[in-house]
Amino acid sequence: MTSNHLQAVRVNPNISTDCVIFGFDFEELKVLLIRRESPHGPLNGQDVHNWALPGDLILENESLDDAANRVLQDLTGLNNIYLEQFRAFGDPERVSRERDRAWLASIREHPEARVITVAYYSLVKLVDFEPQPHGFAGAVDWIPIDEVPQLAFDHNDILNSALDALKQRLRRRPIGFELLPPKFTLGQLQKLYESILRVPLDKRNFRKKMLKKGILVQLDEKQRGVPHKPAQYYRFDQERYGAIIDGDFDFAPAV
Amino acid sequence: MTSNHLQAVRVNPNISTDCVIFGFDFEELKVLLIRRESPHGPLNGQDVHNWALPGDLILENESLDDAANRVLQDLTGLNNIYLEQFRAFGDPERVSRERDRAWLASIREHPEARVITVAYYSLVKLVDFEPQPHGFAGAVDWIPIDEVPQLAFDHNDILNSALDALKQRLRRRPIGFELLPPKFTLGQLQKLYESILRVPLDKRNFRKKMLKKGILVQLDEKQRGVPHKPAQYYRFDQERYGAIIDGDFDFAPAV
DNA sequence: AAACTTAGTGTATATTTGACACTTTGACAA
DNA sequence: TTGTCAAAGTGTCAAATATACACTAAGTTT
Repeated sequence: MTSNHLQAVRVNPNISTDCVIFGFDFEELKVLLIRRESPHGPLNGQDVHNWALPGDLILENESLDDAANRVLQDLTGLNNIYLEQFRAFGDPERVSRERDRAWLASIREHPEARVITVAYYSLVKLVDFEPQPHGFAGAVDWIPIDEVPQLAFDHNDILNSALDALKQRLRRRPIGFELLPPKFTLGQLQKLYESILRVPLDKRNFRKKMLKKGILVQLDEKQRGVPHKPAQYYRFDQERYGAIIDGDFDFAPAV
Repeated sequence: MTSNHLQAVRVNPNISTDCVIFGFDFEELKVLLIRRESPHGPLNGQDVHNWALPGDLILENESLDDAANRVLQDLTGLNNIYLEQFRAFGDPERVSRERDRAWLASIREHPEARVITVAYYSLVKLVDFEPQPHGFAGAVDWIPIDEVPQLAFDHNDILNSALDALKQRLRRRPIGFELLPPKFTLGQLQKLYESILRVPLDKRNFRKKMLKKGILVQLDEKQRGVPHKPAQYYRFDQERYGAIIDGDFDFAPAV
């Protein structure tokens, strides 16, 4: 009871959250990484091993969802992002590799503790967010998916797993309007799908299908200043989208 | 280091696993529940509140997957079941409801500790398993999905979430042969799908689709002794099934 | 022998998918 | 001003898939 109060702002040494934040700039898919730094400055040694997903221990009195949001904000400054939990990772050895030890020793009260992590992902319009390093993040950067180096702990596994989850979600339901700028072109939307699914899609078929869903509204505005035929802008129809999501939208035929 | 060894068989007071085991007896979908019991005998008071999913704290040195399997075996005797992790539950208050306290106090070293749980589900052919109560499980029973009472902690939420996960999996890929008896009829298979998806399916269409997948092999055997036309038995074609699973079987068309 | 119960079967229609190539529009350079 | 470049935008046809739908067959029980 009393100890409960004392624990109110204490971390739980055994549980962390990690965030896989995908960003899309209409060119390629990127992921938000931080460079670890001890309180005494940059870690010496191979910089190449010091990239990680933003993540940290949870507090004793916060939910997993809250922890993920807090950690993300604490390390990168990003907030108000919808984070979706997709999996817990709990290999007993996941935080005990030699290359990760020095760092843990420099920031954790119990660096030897076993830690399981609950992983979240999100997809954001990259342009909205200028992440700023905070806390033990010496740097924060959007790294193209194809150029992700070896990461701390089991973070490469977590990233791959997040990519799978994102793909599956994209196939189940249209990416929500919350993930795209207020206006966008069908070409941009298609690129988004292609970047995530990693397959080329047929332009005509893609448009047909997308438009038929009835969740896109054509705006009275076109692209300007592009060195080619300017594209029509669209926006998501939030209401219709909600109706679809609530209903059994993606009743993929059984079997 | 040294303390690591001492911790080898110690539980982690903050992390548990819970198992949602679905069973199907060709009649209806059931779930495996245990009735909680303290070391000093049955809990007094309302029995109705003492049903729970099988679950317990993990050990310091075991993976989440291992923990789930061990816990399930320890409480019910079931083993060698493929368990699929689907979500972590981490509300800070999830184990602190009044009605759960007495029980925790009777079995836990740190009954006040905050606990997050990593939840798994599985689907088994009910007939194979005669669960036997062990440990703090005073009873173990298959309970029809529609008759599940109020459960301990947030276990009703976990169960509902597991049902969703199971539905989604069923829509993505055929239920593996590992989940059905060596031989079964198409009618039984259809009932399985209907129980899980909770929709009636058209017999002819269901058969057409299932057979076209090419993972069913017709056996030389029919039902015997049933008071109606006996049905043909089938079995899964394991090889073909593997090939399908490995490939991009369920490439649900994008969007 | 009749009644009962589930197994088993085919067709026609609508919908969805996927392949495929040319014209349009604006910016910019020559 | 004219030409070139780059992406936008557009329609058709064939194949596969989904869906709706009703009767006969084969055993068991009465």
